[in-house]
Amino acid sequence: MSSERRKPYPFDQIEPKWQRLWEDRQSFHAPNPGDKNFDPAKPKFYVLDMFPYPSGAGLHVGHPEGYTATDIVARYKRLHGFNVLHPMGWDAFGLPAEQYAIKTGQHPAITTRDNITKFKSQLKAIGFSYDWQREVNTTDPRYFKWTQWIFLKIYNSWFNPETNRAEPISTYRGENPDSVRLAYVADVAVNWCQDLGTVLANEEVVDGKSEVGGFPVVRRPMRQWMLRITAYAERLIDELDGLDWPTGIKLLQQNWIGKSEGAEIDFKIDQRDESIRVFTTRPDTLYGATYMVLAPEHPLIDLLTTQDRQSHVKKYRADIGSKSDLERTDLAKDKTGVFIGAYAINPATSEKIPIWIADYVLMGYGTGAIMAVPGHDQRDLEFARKFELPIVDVVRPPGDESPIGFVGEGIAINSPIIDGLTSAEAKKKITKWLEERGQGKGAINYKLRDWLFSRQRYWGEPFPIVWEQDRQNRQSGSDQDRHHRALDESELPVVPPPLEDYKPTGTGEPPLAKAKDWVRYSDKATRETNVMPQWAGSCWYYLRFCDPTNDSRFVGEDAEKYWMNVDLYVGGTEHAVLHLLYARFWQKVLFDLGFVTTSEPFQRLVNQGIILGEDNQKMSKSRGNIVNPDDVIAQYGADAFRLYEMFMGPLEQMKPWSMRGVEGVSRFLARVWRLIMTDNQAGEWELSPAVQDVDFTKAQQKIVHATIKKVTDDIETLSFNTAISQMMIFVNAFIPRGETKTVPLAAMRTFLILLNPFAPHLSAELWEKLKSRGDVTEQRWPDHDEKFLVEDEVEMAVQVNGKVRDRMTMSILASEAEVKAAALANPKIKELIAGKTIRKVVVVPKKLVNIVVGD
RNA sequence: GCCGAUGUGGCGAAAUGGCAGACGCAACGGACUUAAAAUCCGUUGGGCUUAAACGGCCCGUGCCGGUUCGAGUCCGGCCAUCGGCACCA
Repeated sequence: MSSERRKPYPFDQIEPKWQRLWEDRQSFHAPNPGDKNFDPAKPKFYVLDMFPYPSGAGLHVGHPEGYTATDIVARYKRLHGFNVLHPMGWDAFGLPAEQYAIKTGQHPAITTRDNITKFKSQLKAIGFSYDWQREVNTTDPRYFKWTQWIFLKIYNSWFNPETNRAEPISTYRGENPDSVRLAYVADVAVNWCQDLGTVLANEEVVDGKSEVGGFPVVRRPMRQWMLRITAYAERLIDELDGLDWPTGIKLLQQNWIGKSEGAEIDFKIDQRDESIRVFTTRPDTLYGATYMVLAPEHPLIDLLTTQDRQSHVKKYRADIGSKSDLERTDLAKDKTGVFIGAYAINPATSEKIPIWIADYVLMGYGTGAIMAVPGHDQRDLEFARKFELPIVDVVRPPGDESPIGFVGEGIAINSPIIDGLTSAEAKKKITKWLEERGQGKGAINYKLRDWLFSRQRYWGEPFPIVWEQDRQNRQSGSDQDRHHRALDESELPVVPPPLEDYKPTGTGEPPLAKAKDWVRYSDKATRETNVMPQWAGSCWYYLRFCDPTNDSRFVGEDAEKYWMNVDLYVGGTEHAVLHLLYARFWQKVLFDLGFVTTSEPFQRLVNQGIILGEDNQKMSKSRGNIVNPDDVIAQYGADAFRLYEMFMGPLEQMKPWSMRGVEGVSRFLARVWRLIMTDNQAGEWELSPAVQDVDFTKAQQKIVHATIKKVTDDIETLSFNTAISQMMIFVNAFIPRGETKTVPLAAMRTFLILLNPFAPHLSAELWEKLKSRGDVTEQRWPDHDEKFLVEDEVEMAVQVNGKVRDRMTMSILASEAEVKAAALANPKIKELIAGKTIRKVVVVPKKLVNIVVGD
């Protein structure tokens, strides 16, 4: 017995053949406006995948799930006469290549190049119809030149609150432009990860550990580049409205941005001139504010703490400071804090209330201080009970719940100015009252923080920034005496210097600082040595795809105008907040500055579900349940692989892999092959004599049109699994059996066009074997004709009290009365309803009759 | 704790409020074959009735209730699993 079993159909010959032909003919190249083959009469469709990080491990079966879905849509839209932009590229800056460099000394560019080669050959082996002329690579200087260019635009602009948009910094009339730039430098408490040797964005820290590697992260003040994404908080929420995104993802973004409406209220300090400003969403509970809490980092603490409390306060702050974020969240259950000795005056009650510090109040949100209302806030209540602070109820719940601890909205009580008002009314009235007295105002707060944009790494985009010594302080050389200056566009790209040692310095100084010659920009200026985070390149790659080789602009104006925005964007939920929020932010800045024509980049977004292992667990090396696409393709072919990925279940759902399932779709494809081909005595495949240019039977006609309709509708809604089911039904119906000895040629041709987006190689080969004109990829998608779907007769169910008791065949022309009469005349039904009163007869045309009877 | 998604045969799943389980997998039976593989045909939600077949009856979409002639689908309340956020004032 030969170890190599005969393939059910020769996919191992067909697939490479067509992949080569597509490559030679550049079948999927999309011309741009102005190019010689560009047809302006065609509508455009931009269908995009989230481009991968080319890791050394190669493709896993999760990648091609989304890629197959978009490829089906791309091929379908081309057959529908669209000019389709379907590109692929590499998000190639990142840690693995750098860590490999640290270990081996091999330059990350080499590792990256090798990995890309592997990924690309894997993608080609699946037969994706990408326009490879548009391939981009974020680590290519010709690409990141423009990433740096966009950074300069961000750096050189500010957000004008009057116009609610970004404008060139030259329109800013204030004293200090550096205080309003969208890219700025700040000494901030950052997430420092010692093991990675870098700082991380809030978004990259999970449970006090780094998202990559799971290393501990601590708070540490450092000088960093920030992007003022908070300026766009409002628009990032509002402009979600017009997008065709899953509501879950919209909610995730909204929650991340975290808009809260409320008021800022000033509390005067007793016996002093200072006051403390707090933010609250419940100004209506002001009468219940019985104490105040400041965050341990609050700047007024030193000033306000009384002599006798100094040591307690100092000790508490030291304790908090030594804890990592992880420890702090771990200890979150039990409230801690100390009294600082000072008192504030509640503006509503005029009573003295004590001021405490506690780490349950965060410096980073609101004003870093709160008015504590233990009666109606869970956290304040816990704290008040622990430290025996007074608790007052000022809201009456709608039911007969106890007011203390009630955190919902109700009716204001014990609050003279607003007694009897609903919480909503009370908020308005008390805010107005505070405004009149100059003690507060309505305010909106966001959870979103500015984006920490620098990393102490090697393998990233250098900043196009130099630091110059201030004239008056030439000698000192410390950061404080230097100022940043943008390089000129003509100096781009700024390419990272060659290094022998890629290791982080461990001190927080970036590795680029080791390249002394590179760092020295001129006698009086040195280069910025931080690099941009990995997200930078992916913030605008979808724009570059429109015009990837443009040397004079990040994207040509005509190309951008024609292709944008992305009609369909498919990728995993892991990018629901980070990438999608950052990219939307950059797009808005570029839009405001007039460089692009749309303010949102991705019109329709779809998340594919995770593919689990055969054991229903997440795929992982340790579980040993990883499925390698290469193996599947070698055994069953790319078309079967694609088809199975889509047949598993709904695209957006999490679902387990099954090799048996692959075998099932592989059998289906083999049946398609044998419907048209047959093997002769020499064991060679040849056109089956059953395929003949004959008329369809009525039943065949119907199934052809039902299949056109179903497949078309299902591709539009991305319900690929049911489209495939319908094609299986089609094939089962056309296999010659019994009376039928022929396979109608025209039906096969139509079917191959429908199958083409799913199984492009097989359909192309069979199309050719049928000696059809041109390539299957050059055909027009068929239209279905409703008239072939209607039947003369239809089987209707007859129900008695909702239970099916019999069926009958009726002409579709039968009137309701005729149907009703036929049902009542049915002998079985007659028997069942004998002696009972007919209360009602419901007729659903072409479906069923329901006879409702009683005693 | 808050927000969101999901819950249907042995398994992946289908079903504009109208005959639950299409299509596929697995299993079982059969044809072809010396045999196996491949292929083809058939059966397959559970239970009761029947010597058996046909037929007939009952139950069935996580649980409890509601709306409706009719509910997997709509409404209310619960339970479970998964995902996200989490001292955000």
